[in-house]
Amino acid sequence: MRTLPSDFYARPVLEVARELIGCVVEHRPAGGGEPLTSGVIVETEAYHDSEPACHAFVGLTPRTRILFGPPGRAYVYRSYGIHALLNAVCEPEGVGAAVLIRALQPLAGIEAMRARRSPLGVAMRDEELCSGPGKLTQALGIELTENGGDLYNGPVRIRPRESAWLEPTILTGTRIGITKAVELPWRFCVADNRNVSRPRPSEK
DNA sequence: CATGGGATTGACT
DNA sequence: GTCAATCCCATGC
Repeated sequence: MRTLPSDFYARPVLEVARELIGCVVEHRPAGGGEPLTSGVIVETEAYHDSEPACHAFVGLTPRTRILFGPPGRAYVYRSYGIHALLNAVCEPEGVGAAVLIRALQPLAGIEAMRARRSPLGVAMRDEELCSGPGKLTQALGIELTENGGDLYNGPVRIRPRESAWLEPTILTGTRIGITKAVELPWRFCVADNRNVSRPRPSEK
C-alpha cells in the first residue's frame, strides 16, 4: 500500500499540517511479534523554527538535528519525562519544522491499543485510546527509538487519505500546552470528532 | 557538572 | 480546579 512521499513533507509546514488531517498513521513493530496498529489523523499542530514554541527555535543542537534534516522523517521526543510525542519533519532540509500528530481515530489493532493503554484491563472507550499526543504513541507502541526513521518505509508510516476522508471539515485553533507564541492559530482538528483532544475548538 | 523547564496525562480535591 | 511523575537536553558556570 502507498505511503506519502518525501515531497509531500517538503512544503510549508502549515499546508502539511492541514493536509495530514485524514491521513493514516500506522506502526508495524520490528520483528512482527506485535500486530500492526493504525489510526486516522484527526488533530495536528504546526511548529516552525521562526517561532519560539518550536524546539528548533534555538538552532541546530543534537536534539534538533532531525528537525533541520530531510523532510518525511519522524521526530520523536520525550515530553515531561513520561510521554513520547510523534512529529513529521517538514519543509526543505535546513529549515527546522514539524507537524505534531495530536490525535487519531483508531483503525487497526484496536485490541492491542487497549492492552497497551490499559494493561490492567480497565474498560476504555475507543475514543480514549488515541485522543492526545502521548496517548497515541502509547497505543501504537511508538518510542524514542523511532526518532529519525523515515515515514514512507520505516516502522512508522503515513498513508494518504482514503475515500471517506477526502474532504474533511477542518477547524483551526491555537496550540495546546505551550507557553510561547500561544496566539498562533496553528492547530487543526476534524470537526465533531470524538477522538480530538480537549479542549476541542468547537467547545472553546 | 548542576540546574531548570517542558508540544502531557491521570488522579485527586 | 490542582498537582506530581520523570527524563532528556539546553544552558550556564
